Amino acid sequence: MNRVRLLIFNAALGPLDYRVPEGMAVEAGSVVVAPLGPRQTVGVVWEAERLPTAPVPDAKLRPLIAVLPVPPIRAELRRLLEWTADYYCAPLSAVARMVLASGGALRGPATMTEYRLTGGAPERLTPQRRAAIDALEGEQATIRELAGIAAVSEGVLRGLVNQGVLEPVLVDCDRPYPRAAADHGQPELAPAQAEAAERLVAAVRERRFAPFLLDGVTGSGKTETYFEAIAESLRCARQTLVLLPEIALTEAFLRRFEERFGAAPVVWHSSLKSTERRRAWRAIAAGPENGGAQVVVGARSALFLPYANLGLIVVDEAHEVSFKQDEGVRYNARDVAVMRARFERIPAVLASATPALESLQMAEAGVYERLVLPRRYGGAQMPAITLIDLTEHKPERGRWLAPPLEAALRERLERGEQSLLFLNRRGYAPLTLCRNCGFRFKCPNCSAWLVEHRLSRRLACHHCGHETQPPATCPECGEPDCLVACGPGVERIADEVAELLPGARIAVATSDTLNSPEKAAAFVAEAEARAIDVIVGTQLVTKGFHFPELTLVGVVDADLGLEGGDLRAAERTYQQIAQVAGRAGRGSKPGEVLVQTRHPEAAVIAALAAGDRDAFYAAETEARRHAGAPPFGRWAAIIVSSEDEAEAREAAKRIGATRPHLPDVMIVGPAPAPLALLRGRYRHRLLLNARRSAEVQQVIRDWLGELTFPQGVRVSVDIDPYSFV
DNA sequence: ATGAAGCGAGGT
DNA sequence: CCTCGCTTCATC
Repeated sequence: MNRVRLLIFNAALGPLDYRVPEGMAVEAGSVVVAPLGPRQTVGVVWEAERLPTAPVPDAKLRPLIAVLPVPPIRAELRRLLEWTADYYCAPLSAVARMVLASGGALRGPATMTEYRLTGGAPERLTPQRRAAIDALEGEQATIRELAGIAAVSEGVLRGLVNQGVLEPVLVDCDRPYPRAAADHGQPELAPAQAEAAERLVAAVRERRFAPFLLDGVTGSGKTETYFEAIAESLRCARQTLVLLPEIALTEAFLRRFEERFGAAPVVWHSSLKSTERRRAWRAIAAGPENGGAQVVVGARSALFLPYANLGLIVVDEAHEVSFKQDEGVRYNARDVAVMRARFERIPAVLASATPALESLQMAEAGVYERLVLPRRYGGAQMPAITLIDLTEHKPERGRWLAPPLEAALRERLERGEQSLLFLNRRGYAPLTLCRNCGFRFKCPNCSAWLVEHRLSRRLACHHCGHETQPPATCPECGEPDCLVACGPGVERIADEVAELLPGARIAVATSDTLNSPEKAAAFVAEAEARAIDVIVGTQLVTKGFHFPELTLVGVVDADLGLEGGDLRAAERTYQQIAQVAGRAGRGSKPGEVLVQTRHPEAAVIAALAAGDRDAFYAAETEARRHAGAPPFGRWAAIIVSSEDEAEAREAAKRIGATRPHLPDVMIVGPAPAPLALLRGRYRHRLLLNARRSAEVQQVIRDWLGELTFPQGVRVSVDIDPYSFV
């Protein structure tokens, strides 16, 4: 009897055995359809000895229905999935689901029907039709996706199809991508770049596991350096994966890529339309030949795609916290990237100007090879950083820019140079309260204030997406004209600049204003054409952008990130400010950075001002060693949540009551999580701090494996947590 | 997860 | 005696 074990894409279900019918060819990794009770399910054939389960007699086995027409998941990827599930205490099925993230790619026709506007008008123009036609200008997608974009029902769009306002377009999902050429553009590399590139190229050519830390100051040309490794991977007819932290960044990156290689790479991120997703998935699985994917540029989820022949992984801005996924499978793409490289036996390049302490430590231990680019490209100088002590230079009441920063902005405007103000707070004001009764606007689903967004006239929760219109009167006491905005957001800073510098052209750059690739590209084009004088932005503008005319960077509040007691607060503050400072003076003119702070004596701030990276890392290393924090010890969090407050508290208490008592693991809690209510779920948390010798994952599995919880309770484990929220 | 089966409460 | 809503159970 031909029996196989399947991994089913359902966390609640263990592995199940099936019979392979006569004449069906399956192997480990095959993606198959199997009967499951009265339904059907997709599963992956797995090595039975690697997925233990209670034995089931032959007589109970049902036959597989079909093998799907996609290449089998390769053993290297299967091992990575197992490692990820193990390390992050996540169900293997949940990890494996990320591989098949494009359901449509698995079967069905190779063509799909999309729709676009014809330019015609409907017979009757209802408000919803009007809204749809306005929203869908230039869009082409399936009816379902268009309905999402236009925020109307699919029925409205079907009506427009019947009226000939929308026309069907048949799209071939498997049409080939344009070819990238290794030697399309000739790079000019500085000696340090050439030297580093040579090391990378050799590792690609030899096809061996080799983790690199490409450590270069901002503007030193890290991208051009690893482009040489990509060129070598192309020459070897292998695929390359480049992980980027933000979609907003890709636009600038894609342009540089195209200049160097003559064709755009395949992009992968969560907001791809289903046809694009399907096309990319199939091209990645098909391999680099015959119009398949050669280079994939993607967000962290691109890490688990079924590359046919991967030859190189690059993680750009590798220190970025957004590589840490904080929902579902809580993995760190930077670390999993290195593991994938290990299983595939290929090089991995972590590129950063401000590496994570963990990465530096790995380099010091000799595990990663460190390649240093100490100087800016083309002779540009690193900007000078000056602190503005806000206790000494007080801004006026209701203002946030101190006189020295104001003077510097004015000076740049007069000289026709650009300035950038950095404040990591979206919207106009983080808190709105009633002057009369003290009422504060709170999110109904989260323990968080509602943030006023004046540009879009709404109060919004940044955690769950809840939005309301700001009312004219206080909802508590009914008093009119009594609502006051407290504290600054980027929109408010932009208003302040507009008042200080009438006539200055100001752009607000946040995920609200640059929420599509088109808008991001338009912003970059405007900034480069010097049509903007002052950019006010959140962390979105701290990285990747290269504006030669930008000579002043102002950090509005350097202390903001240090509040909240997060374990990585100091490191993140250092990285953010060093990165945003790196936007200044990248062209021929020198840059200046002014940092507003109330704590000029704090170690992070002092190290920034002195431009002394080593001093910061040395101090941070000591602090981490003292606290038993990574990389010297390990942290893990257990988060218990439920829509019912008492249920969540009870479950957390029960976990706490059954805690193991081990010499090398300290367990604190349970306690309400910092965001005790998030998206309508009450959350309690336990924290584990372990010595490096401890088998944290095994401890947690043994501990939680014994317990069962009511229906509505979710228990999730976060290994190496970043967000302590 | 998710459909099927089992079961008590309430209606006809 | 039937239907509705809810819990429990099994899925190879």
